[in-house]
Amino acid sequence: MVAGTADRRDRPTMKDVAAVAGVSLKTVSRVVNGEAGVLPHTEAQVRQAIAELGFRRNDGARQLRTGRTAGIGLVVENVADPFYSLLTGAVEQVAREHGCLLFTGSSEDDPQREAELALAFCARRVDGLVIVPAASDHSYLGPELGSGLAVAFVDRPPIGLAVDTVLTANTQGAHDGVAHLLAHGHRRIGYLGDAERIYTSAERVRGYRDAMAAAGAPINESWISLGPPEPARIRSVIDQLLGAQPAVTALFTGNNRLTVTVLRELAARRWPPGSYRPALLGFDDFELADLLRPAVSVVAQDPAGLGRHAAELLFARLGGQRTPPRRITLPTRIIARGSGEAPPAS
Amino acid sequence: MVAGTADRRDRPTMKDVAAVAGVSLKTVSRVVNGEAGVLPHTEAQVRQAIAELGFRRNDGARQLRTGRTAGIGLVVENVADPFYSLLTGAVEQVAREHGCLLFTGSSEDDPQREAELALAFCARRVDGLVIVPAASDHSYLGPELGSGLAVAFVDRPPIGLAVDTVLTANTQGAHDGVAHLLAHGHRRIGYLGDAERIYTSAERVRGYRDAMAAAGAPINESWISLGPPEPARIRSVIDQLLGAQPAVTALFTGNNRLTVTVLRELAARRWPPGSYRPALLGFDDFELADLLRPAVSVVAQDPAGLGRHAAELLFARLGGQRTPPRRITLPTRIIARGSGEAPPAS
DNA sequence: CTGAAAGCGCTAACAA
DNA sequence: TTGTTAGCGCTTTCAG
Repeated sequence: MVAGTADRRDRPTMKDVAAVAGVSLKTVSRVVNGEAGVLPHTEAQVRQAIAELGFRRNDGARQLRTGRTAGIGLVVENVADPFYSLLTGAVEQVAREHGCLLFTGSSEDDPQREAELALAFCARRVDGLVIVPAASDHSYLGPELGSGLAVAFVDRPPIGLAVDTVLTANTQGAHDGVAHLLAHGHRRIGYLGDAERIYTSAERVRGYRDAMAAAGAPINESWISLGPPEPARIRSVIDQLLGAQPAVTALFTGNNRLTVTVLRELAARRWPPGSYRPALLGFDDFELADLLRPAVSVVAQDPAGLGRHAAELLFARLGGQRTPPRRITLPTRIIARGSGEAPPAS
Repeated sequence: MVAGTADRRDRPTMKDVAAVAGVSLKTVSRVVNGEAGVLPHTEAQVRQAIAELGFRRNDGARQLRTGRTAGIGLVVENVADPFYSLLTGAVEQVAREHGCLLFTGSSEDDPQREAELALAFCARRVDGLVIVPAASDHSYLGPELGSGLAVAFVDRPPIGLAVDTVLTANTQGAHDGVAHLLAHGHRRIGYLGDAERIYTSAERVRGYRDAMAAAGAPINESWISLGPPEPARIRSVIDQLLGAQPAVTALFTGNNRLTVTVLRELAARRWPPGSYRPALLGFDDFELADLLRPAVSVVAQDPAGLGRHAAELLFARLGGQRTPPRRITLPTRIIARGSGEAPPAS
C-alpha cells in the first residue's frame, strides 16, 4: 500500500504560501478564512501566492484545532436500495445546505457492521450521525454522545439510547391499508411481511391485526407469513394462501421488495380463464406501480421526508438546540390505483 | 453554531489512556495500532484503560502524520437516481474491502458543484476520487493529481486530464439496439435522447445514426429529438412522431428516465381499436420492465459494474500501480422482452 | 521492551 | 494591521 513517489502530503501548506507571499503564516490563515483586518495589498499578495502554488487548506489539520469536521455520517441498510437512496439524497441535500460533507455506509442490516461504520465515522470525528439502525442495542454510542456527537435515528427507533428519531406511522399505515381492503369487501386477507425481528415489520403486522380485529374479521394465523423476500418462499406461501379452502381474497405486502416479489410470482402463475385474482395492496410506493396492469395500490411512505427530517433534527442539535429528544412520526398515504380496490371473489 | 457545553473534542486521548494505564503515550499507540513488542501484561493494562475511558483513536490526527485518510470521495449526478445508487453501492463495497470510508456527493449535473464537491473532498485529503463528471474541464484537479491523489472517471470521460476511466459501450449499445429494431422489420425509427451536450447522449445518437446508415435506412432528422425528459415535451414529440405520414413504427429511448416518461405518455394515450402501437426499445434496464405489458425490451448496461471497475482501478493506483491511465469499456446486452420485437405496422 | 521529543498543518490567544 | 507562540492528537525517530 505504498503510494509511490508522490505523497498525498506533498501539498503546499500555509507556511509555503506565507514564504512566497512574504508574510507570516497567520496572515495567510486570515486571508484563507476571510478574517477581517488584512490590508487589500497584503491580501492580494497572499491570493497570488495561493493561486501560484495551487494551495488548498487541509481541513484535517483545521479540524484538529477547531474540533469540528463539518462532516456527518449516514448509515443505512443499503445505499443501492431505492428507498434508502431517496433517504440518502435528502440527507445529503440538508447536509450541503449546512456546509457539511456526507459519509455514507451500508450496514446490510448487520448489527456489527452498523456499529463498525458508526464508530469509524466517529473516529473521523464527524459532527453528527444519521442512522437507520440494524442493531438492537445502541449503547456503543454512549461515550460519543457524551462528548457532543449529535445523533438522529430514522425509520426505526434506537434501543438503549434517548435521541431524536423520525419514524413512519407503520402501524397506522398498515391499519389503514387493511381497512381499505376490508372496506372493499375483503374478509380473508393474507399478510406477507419481512422478518418480525425488524421493527417496521413487527409494527406493520400489528396494524394488520388491529384492523382485522377492529372490523371483527377473524384472523387465521396461516394467513400471516413473515420472512425474507425470497421468490421460492413467496411462491409457496402464495400457493398455500390461494389454494386454501376458503382462499384469501386479498394480499397485503409489508414492503416494496415483498410487493415486487409477489407481483412477479403472481405474473408467473397460471390463471385459468375466469379464475379469481386476489386484490393486492403494498406497503411502500415504488416506481412504475402506476404502469402495471392492474396498477398497484399502495400505502405510501415518504423516504425523502424521513431523511430530511432526521437531518434537520441533527443540525438543530448541532446548532445548539438543547430540548429533550424528539420523535417525529410521518403519516402514510393510501394511493388507490386498482389492485387494492378489486372486489373479493363472489 | 455553538455545540453547547459538550465539545466534540472532549474525548479521551492516548495521553489520557497512558495516564490511566501508567505507561507512556507511545506504548498506547503501539497497542492501538497492533505494533509488536509490547509485553502482554503492559498491553492488558492499556486495553483495560482504553475500555474504561471509551477511548477511540482520532483518525483525523493520525492522518495529519501519515498522510493517508483511508477515505475516498464519490461524485455522481444524483445519489437518489437508481442508476447512480447502484453505482454508489458498488463503489462503497470496494471501498470497504480496502478499509476505506466513502464520502458521497451529488453534482446535480452542475459543473461548478462537481468541482466544489471534488475540491471539498480534496481539502479533506481523501486518498482518491471517483467522479461521474458534469464539467467539461477537469484541469482543476491538476494540483491534486500532482501530489498523489488517485482519480477514476466513470460513465463519462474526463476532459483535459489523463486518468483511469470506465465507460459503457454507448455507441455500440445504441447501434445494437437500433440494429435489433431493424432486424425486426422497422425502418422508420424515432430516437428520443437526452441533451446532446451530455457525453453519453451524444455517443448513443451516434450509434443510432451508424446503425441506420449501415442498414441503408434513410434518417429523417425530425425523428431525432434530444432534450430533457419533461413529460410535456415528450408528449408533443410522440404526437409528432406517431402523427406523421408515414409515422415511425418504433421508438428508441436514450436512457431509463426517458423510457419511463415515454411509457407513461404511451399509456396515457388513446389507442383506437386496431390502431398500431410502436415498438419500443430503451437504453438502460430498469426494475419491473419485465412486469409491464408488453414487457419492455432494453439495451442493458451495468451500473454496478461501472462503479466496481472504477473503484478497483482507483485502489490499484493507491496500491502503487504506475501504468499509463487505463480505459475500460463495459459491453451492453440486449434483453428482449417483447416491446422491442413487435413487428412494424403492416 | 519502553519512553521522550519533534512535528504533521492548522487556529487560538496574545504581542507588537 | 501583522506576527509569534503554543498546542490540537497522533506517529515518527531516536534514545534508553
